[in-house]
Amino acid sequence: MAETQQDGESQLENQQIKDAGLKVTAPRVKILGILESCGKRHMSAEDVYKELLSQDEEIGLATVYRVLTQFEGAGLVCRRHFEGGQSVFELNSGEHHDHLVCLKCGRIVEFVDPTIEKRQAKIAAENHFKIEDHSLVVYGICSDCQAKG
Amino acid sequence: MAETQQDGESQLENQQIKDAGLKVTAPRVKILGILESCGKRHMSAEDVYKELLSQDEEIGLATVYRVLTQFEGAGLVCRRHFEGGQSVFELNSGEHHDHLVCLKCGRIVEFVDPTIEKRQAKIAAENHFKIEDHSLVVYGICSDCQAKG
DNA sequence: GTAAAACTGAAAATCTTTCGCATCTTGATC
DNA sequence: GATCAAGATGCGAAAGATTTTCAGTTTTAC
Repeated sequence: MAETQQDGESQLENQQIKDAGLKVTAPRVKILGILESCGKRHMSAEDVYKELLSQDEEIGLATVYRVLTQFEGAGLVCRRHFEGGQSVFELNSGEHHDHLVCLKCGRIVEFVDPTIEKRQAKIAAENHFKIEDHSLVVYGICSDCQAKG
Repeated sequence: MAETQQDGESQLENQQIKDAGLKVTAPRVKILGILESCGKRHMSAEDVYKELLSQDEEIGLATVYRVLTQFEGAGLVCRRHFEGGQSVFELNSGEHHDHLVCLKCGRIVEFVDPTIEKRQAKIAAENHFKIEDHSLVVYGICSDCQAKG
């Protein structure tokens, strides 16, 4: 029973979850839906959990972590460890990108820079490393926060 | 009493600690000594604590964290958050550098790349961010681990 | 429909790091 | 040297983030 509302959007999510090799369950559909429609591109597990609560969903925080971790393993989302305790998750847009993070307001700007990518590849090669991944985060103060003093 | 052995090296450490504006205490001298002579450039608080234990020093883990945090504040060491739970600390060599980390054996190679630094500055400027700091970590498999399969 | 495999919620457990507090040291001063 | 206030330390407890355990539930393939 409890047939989760099967509107158009959910259908898409269902497919993404299936393609990831996971069973289609209410928590997964709901969490993926939140990541896709919530506006914030970077959410902590706690953020997702709170959003679920505000939608009166009875999904535990442990499940949120489990689902996000599975999504990560399936390549649906990326986990980032910025400064400050918790990790944040973002939908995997397919192409890798780096981040500019405001230390005051937490604002996050994404960017891609081919020159940097190339240099990284070069450096890895020089050291005989096979690159698997990389993380570049530039911390600073955004214009708004600079203005506010 | 308990005059900590005042050999040549300790004298240097004492001065560094004094210069940092901290009182010269046994735990601080000992911890700084370990960081300087331990061979590993990147140590977690736990690593330092274990090394202390193996030297029969009665220094608590809380103190290790406190001292490392103070050293960080004083600019003597840098704290890094790589993948995997704990932070690692390294002596501040003065010039900023980035890291290449082997996902299998944990080996760490440091590097500096002016081109990347410049691009970062440019990107920050384009987005009207005032850079405070940055963290670039390239994860991969080192040659040894590639060889081992 | 049925059953096996996978999933879930809630609580408990882990892990890393910090805090509270009573006690002890350091460093400046007599 | 002896004295003393400020600052440190050790220990256990606490905190915060994330994971595991476990018993009950749901999904999916047949």
